Amino acid sequence: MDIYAEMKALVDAAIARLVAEDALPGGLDLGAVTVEPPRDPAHGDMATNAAMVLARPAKAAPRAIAEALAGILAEAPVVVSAEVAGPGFLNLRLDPGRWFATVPAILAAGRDFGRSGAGGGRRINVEFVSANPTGPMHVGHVRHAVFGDALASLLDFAGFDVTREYYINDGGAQVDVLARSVHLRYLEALGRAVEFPDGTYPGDYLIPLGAELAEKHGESLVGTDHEEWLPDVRDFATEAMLALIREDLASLGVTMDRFFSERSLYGTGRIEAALAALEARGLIYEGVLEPPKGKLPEDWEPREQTLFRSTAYGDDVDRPVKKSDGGWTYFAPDIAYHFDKIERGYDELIDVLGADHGGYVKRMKAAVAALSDGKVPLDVKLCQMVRLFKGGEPFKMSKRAGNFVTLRDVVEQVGPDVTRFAMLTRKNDAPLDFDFDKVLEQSKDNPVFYVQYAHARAQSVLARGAAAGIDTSDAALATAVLGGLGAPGESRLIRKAAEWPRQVESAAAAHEPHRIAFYLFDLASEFHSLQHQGKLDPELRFIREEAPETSRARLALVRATQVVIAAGLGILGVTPMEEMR
RNA sequence: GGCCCCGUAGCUCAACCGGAUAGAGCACCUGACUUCUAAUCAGGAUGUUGCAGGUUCGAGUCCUGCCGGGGUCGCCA
Repeated sequence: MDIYAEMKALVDAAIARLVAEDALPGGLDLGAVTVEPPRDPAHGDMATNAAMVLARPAKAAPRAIAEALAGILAEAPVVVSAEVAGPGFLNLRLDPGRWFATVPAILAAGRDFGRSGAGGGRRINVEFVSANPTGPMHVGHVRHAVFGDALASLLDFAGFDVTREYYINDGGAQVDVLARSVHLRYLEALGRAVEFPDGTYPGDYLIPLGAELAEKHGESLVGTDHEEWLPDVRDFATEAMLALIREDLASLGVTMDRFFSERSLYGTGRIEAALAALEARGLIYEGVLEPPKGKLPEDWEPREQTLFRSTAYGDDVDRPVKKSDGGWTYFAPDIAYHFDKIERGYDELIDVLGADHGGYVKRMKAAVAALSDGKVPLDVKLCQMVRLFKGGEPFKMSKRAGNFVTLRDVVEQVGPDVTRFAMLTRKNDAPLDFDFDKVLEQSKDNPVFYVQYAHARAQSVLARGAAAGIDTSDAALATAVLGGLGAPGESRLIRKAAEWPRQVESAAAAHEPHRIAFYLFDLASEFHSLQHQGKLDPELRFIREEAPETSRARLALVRATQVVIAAGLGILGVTPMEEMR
């Protein structure tokens, strides 16, 4: 029921007819043909660039093609006029009734309006957060969590079969450090005097773990060689940290479908299998890397290593998979992990990483391209820093975790809904300023509030309608006669709401959930504007007791707007508010 | 030095696989509340899209080079 998709189909059909009539050559690529709302509404309801895109391959003048298309499209019942403009744009005006039809369509579909089959049920894996299991999540992870979760929801809404996945970095030295840190807390719980050397985790959150160990094991872990207690303490601590992380995620409303342990790749032959798959393609060799250009690290010396020929897939240099001591680099298990995802049958992969991982992107894409023979695209979304402010001043907080602001600090102060929306008001690759005061401000300066207010205001209007004796159920409103909705503000609002399906598709295609937030702001703006026109001109009030049918039509539009806002907020993981007091 | 990201109005940012006269909010000025919540709305002013080339019917968007900011660069994860 996407009006834009419908018109695109009409345009495609018109082109096909011209081809059948030999007015255009066959085999044209229609991929670049778009139907979109013109920037200037005076140009009409919709514009297509078809004639300009096809002019070159068809070896014909764009305006001539446009005229031919206009002739065909004008025959369609929904098209009121088709005019050629500028270099070959084709501007279409539609029967207002077609626009009105959007309203009952929204009411019938509810929050599923705009749900799309664009994904075709393709399986897509979104890996995000993947924080080291060494402590509570901090504010940087919040953005990753919200972004990844909203992207996953967006893709689900756009028809993909989505898996949310968390890669547990439990294979490296940092979980050993965690174990040592917990052991120190354990000694402390037994009354020993302890110091936390540099590199250990001094956060308070490990104190209960130490106490728990003391309770369970008494003195038995004291003084023994660390090799004896370390594996057990490490597993115990890692599991506890994961529980903490799950709670943190849950407080933001994020639930992972799967947690994947890096450790599970070691000693099981899986890393070896992944590298064997690369080797079978001739992409693994022993060699010596060139020293980095420019400033040379002081201790640099040439060394033979096991290398992955990532340059065969667009990387700048080949990448080591083994360290000089023979152990795996971080890259090796990550190759195996992505190999596992490919073997699980995903059609597409997405990794959400911090911007500091920018140098890692090419090699990972190379590995995935090699292991899937180019069949599984990997998109890496890099999230930039979150800068915290309070009242306009840079903000630092030292609380339960040592020296960083935790996810809980944020969520407890401003709530999950505000946190989520605010984190999505910027595209992922731009830094984001998060001000504890501004996100709670109740003004149009704050998009979080502005959109919520529109939803609540719609609720209030509907309640007043019901009080005036109008049946405001969706089923009842869907029967409203909409022909009277001709006011400019009403037309704009209907058109904006009708854009929802294509906004979903384009945001999903670009993997950019922030577009949903911006769209909702625009939609809310049209709604607030229309609402206010009723104050200036009583004829335009949503509810006019002397004109019940007009009131019904307007309430149908109000409800449709509210439904779209709720659907959009749903994708962002934000609960719509029904009142703001 | 190599690579990646960013550079758009005074400020914070949009701009839908390249589309018509580059849009919002803030700030500034003017106006609208016995309210369907003025927590809002209407109007005004604001640009060499960092610079220089190139491709194209058309470039903020793509390509090349430069400038500025950030990130990253074997034996961290």
